Amino acid sequence: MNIQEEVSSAIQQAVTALYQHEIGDVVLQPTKKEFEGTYTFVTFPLTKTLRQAPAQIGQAIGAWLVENTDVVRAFNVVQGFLNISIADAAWLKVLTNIAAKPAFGTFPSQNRDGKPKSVMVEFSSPNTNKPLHLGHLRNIFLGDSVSRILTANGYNVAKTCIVNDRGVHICKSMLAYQLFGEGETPESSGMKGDHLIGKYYVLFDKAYKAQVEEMVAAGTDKETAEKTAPLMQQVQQMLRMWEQNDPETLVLWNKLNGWVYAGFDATYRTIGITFDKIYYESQTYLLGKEIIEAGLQQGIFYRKDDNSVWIDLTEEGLDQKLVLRADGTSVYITQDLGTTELKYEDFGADRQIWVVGNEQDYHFNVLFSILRRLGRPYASELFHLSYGMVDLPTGKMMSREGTVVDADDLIQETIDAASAAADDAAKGKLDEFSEKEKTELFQMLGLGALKYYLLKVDPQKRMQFNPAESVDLHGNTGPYIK
RNA sequence: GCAUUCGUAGCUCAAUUGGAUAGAGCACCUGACUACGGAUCAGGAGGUUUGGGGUUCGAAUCCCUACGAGUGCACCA
Repeated sequence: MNIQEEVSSAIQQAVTALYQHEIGDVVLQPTKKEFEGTYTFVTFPLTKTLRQAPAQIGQAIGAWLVENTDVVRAFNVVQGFLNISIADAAWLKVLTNIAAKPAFGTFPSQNRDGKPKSVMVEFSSPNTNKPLHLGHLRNIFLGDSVSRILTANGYNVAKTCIVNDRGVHICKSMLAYQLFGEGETPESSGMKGDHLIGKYYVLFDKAYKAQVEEMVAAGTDKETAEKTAPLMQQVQQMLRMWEQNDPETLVLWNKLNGWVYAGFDATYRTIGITFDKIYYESQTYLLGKEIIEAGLQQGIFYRKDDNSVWIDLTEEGLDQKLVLRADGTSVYITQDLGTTELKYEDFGADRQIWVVGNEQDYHFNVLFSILRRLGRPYASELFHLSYGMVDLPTGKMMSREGTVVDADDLIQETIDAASAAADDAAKGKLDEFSEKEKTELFQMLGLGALKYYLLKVDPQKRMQFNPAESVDLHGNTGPYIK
């Protein structure tokens, strides 16, 4: 029993002894620093049942505690707050206990059948058509942090990442590379693979917009122009080829994605992030259909006349939701149902956490509701760690307007700023360090600053990113606190 | 329109989840140091917690309402 529990039960005994009254659980809170004491017991709630003024109750209980226990040394009462000071002997006991436990601060693996509880945390989840940006960094640091916290709390944590490596957006980069690439490679261009592909994604968008504008100028209305522009048709064609496993398309797809992965890996390495398992959507996007079939049999889903399959979630305050198209193909939610099941099977994960932006709040509500309806054993242990977008002082980040803050650039800038500031502050004291040691030091300082800056705001809220402040070494920043 | 998240000092954020006098940093003001309109140190000012109602011993926190901002409401992912 720890001190807090001892005091709590002592208070219960005190109330019984003094007032012949049984009270429920006693909640203690740490005493505010401007008052004497360690723990505080609030007596206001007792005034009704005990029919006495709050301060009086405090006095009575406090006196009883000093008299009858050896944990409590002294007390004082301010209105309805009973501040309790703990005896030195009791602290001594706590300290010796801590000293005897080498793993103090971490909790032992806990669980029902002796095995540690396992939890899966999914984060980062990038697309393979452009490099990581500031938003990803908030996501990644959040995911990494909860993983560490859970590990310290005795969970067996599996960090996963699901890569969105297929679809129209990927085909856009692929097509642009095919048309304008002229065999350029990361080596020949000296660019990181993910940045190189990002360049072609932007190039596609430019060429496509120009084409649409041209058509509009020639008299086509905007909507049809967007749909029928030759470049868009070529992209659709490429997607069909990919789905039919066309060898040539797959070779290109593999080559470009490979460059992007190499780029991502470099970034992850710099910031010290690793994953236990990476899922690829190209391998999971067909999952989930069996679950729908099974659910149909149980009457959880229903089929409309046009053969599409739906679920009615109006009881949960949500809408009717399509889970299978009329042609039998799956949608986003179908795929997520399948992937969740797959992750459960792969890791036996009792719990799953998704670190995903708050624009997907509704999607996860629906996903969890469906899994509950299906009676999946893990359905009550799913959590969407939702976080707000990151704004710049100039406004929102927009990839179209080119106002995104690139992750690699940002990391480099932060490290540079750290090195400049550290050099300045140390005034030559760093000379005794080797170049390698210095680089490591600056990297540590810079990344620490960046992490702290992105994590100090409540995840739920939108936050504003101020480049100058993020690399500042004073004030409420990582380096200063260190 | 419906759903959902949010609104705290001039700015960016806290507040141990319903507790005591709502706290930090930046910016600002005063003083010290001084070859500086810089750096550092000491101090100060700054608030009807968006407005209004309610719940209770007690509300920034819970409920209702108005206003303001973000996001979502695809047979895209």
